[in-house]
Amino acid sequence: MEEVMNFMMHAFELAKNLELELPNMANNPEILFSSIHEVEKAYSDAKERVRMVFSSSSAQHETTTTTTTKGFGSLAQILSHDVFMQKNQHAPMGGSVSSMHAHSMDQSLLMQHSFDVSVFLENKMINGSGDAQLLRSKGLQLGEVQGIEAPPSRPKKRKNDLEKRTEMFPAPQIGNTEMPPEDGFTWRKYGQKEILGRKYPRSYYRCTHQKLYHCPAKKQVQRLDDIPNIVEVTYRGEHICHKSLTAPSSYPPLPTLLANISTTTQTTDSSERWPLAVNLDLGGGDGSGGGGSNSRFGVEYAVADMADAMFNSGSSSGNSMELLFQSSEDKWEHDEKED
DNA sequence: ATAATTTGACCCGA
DNA sequence: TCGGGTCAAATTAT
Repeated sequence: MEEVMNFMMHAFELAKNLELELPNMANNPEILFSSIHEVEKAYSDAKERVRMVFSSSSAQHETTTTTTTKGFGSLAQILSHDVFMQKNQHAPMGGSVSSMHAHSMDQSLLMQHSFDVSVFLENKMINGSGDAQLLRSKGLQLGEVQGIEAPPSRPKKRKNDLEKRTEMFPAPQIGNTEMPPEDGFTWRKYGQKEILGRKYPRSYYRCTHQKLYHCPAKKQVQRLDDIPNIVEVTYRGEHICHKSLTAPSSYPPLPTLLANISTTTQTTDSSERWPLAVNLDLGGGDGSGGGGSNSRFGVEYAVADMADAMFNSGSSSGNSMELLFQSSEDKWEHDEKED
């Protein structure tokens, strides 16, 4: 339970930071978005932790997640609302975001809208009675969402018995390929398909560690027809593996990021570091240029990592998450060798 | 050599 | 039967 608290503290910190830095980032929707996303993920992680604790202590009904998520959802809603209200009060985003020039207004509106929508994690709404309808409209059945159980007869192939939620992300434009937005996990593409009535193909990803840890997490990435700069990411299943065994952690907390962005401090020790680079050229150029393919919102992950490290080290919470993760990571690495 | 991606085929639910 | 989701062999990248 202690680690849950750490996760919660982290989330609170992020939310607090976001609030504090709101005026500074009001004219930078991308970083703003990133920051909100960070908060969102922090709460999501905390939720996941709670669930793990809960499920390990007693195999009871999973409806607890509903409560947790509702709290998270409303917070995110509030955040997104406030944040975008704030944004609208300020001058529209700087002119450096060339990829958004034509639709800048539409997009920001859409981002606002989508973010609000995204907090309605579909699977969390099955509590009420009217939710079945919603689920059905989403192509899910109640039974499917309740839990993940092995199909009695056919162990093979799909069966969307996984939770499903959709989020919108600004799509980094690398040529005309869609770069799935980074979310701190590593994904492996296993399919792509043309979808009827959709202009762009849908890509299917699953957790890289699916095989090793039987991580059920999957996601679909679908570029929107009318606004290709936005991708709709549908997540299914929750990660049971540790975040980023090989990938960078989630977005840097913005204040930390801003604080560090000017200082090219080298990161502390780590077995895995990304090239230290800061790229503040937000979508500048015509996209396809030679950009860091992994950069998002104009900030390379090195910064994310750096910020992460700073955050952890600076955090007042006694045993940092690094400690928490250390052991499990080692364990996993160990397992990996055994496999 | 190993890992990731691509892509046509296959499976399953509606 | 059709469309979406997944598999898996071939291909490409690291």
